[in-house]
Amino acid sequence: MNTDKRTDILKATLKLISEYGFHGTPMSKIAEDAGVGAGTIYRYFENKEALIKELFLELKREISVAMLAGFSPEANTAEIFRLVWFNTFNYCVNNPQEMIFLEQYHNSPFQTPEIEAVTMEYMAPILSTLQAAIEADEIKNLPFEMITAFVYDITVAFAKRHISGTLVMDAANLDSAVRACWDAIKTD
Amino acid sequence: MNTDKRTDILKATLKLISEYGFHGTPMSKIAEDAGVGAGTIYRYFENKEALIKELFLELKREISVAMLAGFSPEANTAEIFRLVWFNTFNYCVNNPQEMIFLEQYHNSPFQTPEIEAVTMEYMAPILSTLQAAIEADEIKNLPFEMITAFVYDITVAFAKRHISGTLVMDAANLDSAVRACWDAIKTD
DNA sequence: CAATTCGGAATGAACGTTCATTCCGGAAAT
DNA sequence: ATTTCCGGAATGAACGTTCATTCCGAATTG
Repeated sequence: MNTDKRTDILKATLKLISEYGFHGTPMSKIAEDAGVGAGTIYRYFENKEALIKELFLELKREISVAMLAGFSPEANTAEIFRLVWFNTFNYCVNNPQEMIFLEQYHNSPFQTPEIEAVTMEYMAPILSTLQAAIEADEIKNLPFEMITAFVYDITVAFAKRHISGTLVMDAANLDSAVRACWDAIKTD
Repeated sequence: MNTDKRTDILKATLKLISEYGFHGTPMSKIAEDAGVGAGTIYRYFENKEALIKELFLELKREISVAMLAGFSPEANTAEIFRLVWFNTFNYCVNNPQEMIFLEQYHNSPFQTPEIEAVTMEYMAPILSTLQAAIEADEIKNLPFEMITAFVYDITVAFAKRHISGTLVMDAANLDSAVRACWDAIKTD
C-alpha cells in the first residue's frame, strides 16, 4: 500500500475535500492523512491547484468509464438508455465521495469551459449511436447536451437526494425515475 | 443608496463569491467593494460563515418567489408546469450570479440537511395542487422530491449550459426542453 | 564480501503571506 | 452629553510553499 505515494496523496485529497471542501482541507492535513511529509506532495504535484485538477481529471475519466460500462451499439435504444442511466446512478451511490468532489469542482470557479470538452471526449463512443437513434425516430431530435441532462445531471440530483436521505431510491422509485427520464426523450 | 450598508455588504458578497468562490473572496475585499470598513461587516453579521448563510437564505427565498410567480391553482396543470419551469429558467438566466452562488452553496459542505427543509417550506403553496393533479391522473404518482428534479435541477443544468455557451437555449430549444420535462412527468 | 560513496527521494521546520476578526479613537446621531 | 455607529490599522492564527537536511538502497571500491 505504501509503494505509490502519489496514489496515497490523491486518495487523501479525495477523502478530505469531499468532506471538508477545498478551503477546508489544508495541504498539511492531506500530507498527514496520506502518511507523507508535507514537502513530499510537491514532488508529485506542482501545487495545490494542480493536485486538485489532476484528481478531477482522473475521477472524470473514472465516472465516464463507469457510465459506459457494458455499452454495445447493437442493443436496443431503450435498453442502452437504461444501462447508462443505471451505470451513472450506481456509480454516484457507490462512490459518494467521488460524486461530491466532482460536483464541487464542477460548481467552483476554476475553469468551466475546459470541463465540457473533457466530458464530450469521454462520451464520444456513444455519440453516433444517439445520432442513429434520432434518425430512426426512436428518440426526439434533441442536442446531445440536452440529452446528457437527462442521463447525468438529473441522475446525480437523484443520487444526492438518495444519499442525504431526502428521497429513498428503492426499486420502485428507481424504476419510476428512469422511466420518467426515458419518457422525456423518447418519441411519441 | 448608502442608507443600507447591510444590503451593500450582501450585494458585494454575492458579486465576489459568484466570481471568485468562497475562499477566493476575503472579507477585506467585500468591505472594499461594499464601500464600508472591514470592521463594519461585523456589526451586521456575526462572522463570514453567518454572512454567507444569510445571503443564501435570502437568495433561496428570492428564487422561490420567482419560481412561483403568477401561479394560480385554478389553471391547467400543463400550463402551471410550463409557467414554473420558465420562471425557474428565466430567473437563472437573468440572475446568473445568484444562480452560481446558490449552486456553489448547495454543493459545499456547509450543512445539507437543513437546506432541503427550507426548499420544502417555500414550495409548500404548490404541494396540494400537485397532489390534486396526481389524483386526477394528469401526472404520474411520483414523490414531490422527484418532480422538483424535473423543474429545478434539470432547468438549472440547462441554464448553466446556456450561460456558458455550451448549449444555446433559443426559442426552439427552450420549447423542446420544457416539453421533454413535461413528457417525463405527465401520464400517457 | 565488507566498507564506502553516491544520488535522488523524502522530510518537516521555517518563512512570508494572507486572512478573519478585534480593537479603539473618532464621527454621527439623539 | 451620551450613546451608537463606523473605519481601518493591528493582531495572531493558519496556510501554501520552500529548502537545508536526512534517509536509504544501490553502485562502487578495495
